[in-house]
Amino acid sequence: MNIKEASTQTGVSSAAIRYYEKESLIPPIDRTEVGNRDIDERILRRIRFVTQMRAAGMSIESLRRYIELFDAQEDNTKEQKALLQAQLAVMEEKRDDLQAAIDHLNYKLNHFYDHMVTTEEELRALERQHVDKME
Amino acid sequence: MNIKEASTQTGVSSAAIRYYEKESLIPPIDRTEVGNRDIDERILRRIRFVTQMRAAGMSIESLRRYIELFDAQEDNTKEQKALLQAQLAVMEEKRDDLQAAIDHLNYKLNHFYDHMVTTEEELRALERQHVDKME
DNA sequence: TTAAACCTTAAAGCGCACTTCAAGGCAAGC
DNA sequence: GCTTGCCTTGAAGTGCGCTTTAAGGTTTAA
Repeated sequence: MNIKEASTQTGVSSAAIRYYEKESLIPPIDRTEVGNRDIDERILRRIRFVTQMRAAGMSIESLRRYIELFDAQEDNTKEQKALLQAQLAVMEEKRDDLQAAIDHLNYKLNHFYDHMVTTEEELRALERQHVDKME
Repeated sequence: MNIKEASTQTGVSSAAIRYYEKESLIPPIDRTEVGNRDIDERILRRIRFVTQMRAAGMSIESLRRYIELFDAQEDNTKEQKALLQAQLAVMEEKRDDLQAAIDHLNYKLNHFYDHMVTTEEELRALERQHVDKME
């Protein structure tokens, strides 16, 4: 499979695939006789893994170190587990921050519906809410 | 409160606070007689709101448009609700992507413990797993 | 044989979100 | 009066993660 096809299959641009290879986020890719990249399923899966971790907010540098450790021949099980757990902790915190922001926006959205209620108390609460609408 | 104190309280650098004001992510800040910023609780809350949304992955530009709409005098309730819902959808998708990546890493972490099991079948499964350790 | 459509590399360019710098002002303490 | 420590502004610089460009090679099809 050429790089164009791999790009289509993964949604990652050809240039980005080359960039990932250069940065060692994916293993060295086999070449055809004339020097063109010949991408197989294994590489595709790696590209998708990189995409997923990038989308999860992992930097190129972290990802490179992470992959380096996992690709190493030596048995780094302990370090690998520690790294996995550290990365998990980072991502879980990120997820929780995101959830907090979602809750915040949901709270604001729910308070829009107050415009439909009419008791005195609710109108006063609404007024207070309106002033601080952004917070 | 001067900008240094506001920076300490929010964990946002003085330069970033100035930048946020320039980009209209926070309202124009009152000045003392000599022209120094005098930051109050309302501004602090805004800075924290901006920080939270930034951490949730919202761009400066999106945030600026969002805040512009919410600060407007006219009653943009419909547009505001639509914007809130759109932003919520983006963030929920982001959260789900993050969760998928977390699940992926957890799966890998759990498979490390297979190194302690010993039945033939499990060893064969482990072998297959080992080859694709990165995926 | 020439154009189209793919590929290669190295290097330069770009947008974002700040950070840092330069040049200067004000207020307090020695 | 001078140093310290805060502040101001505008402009330039920075790091990341690609994208684009330039210059060229190969293959296919008309």
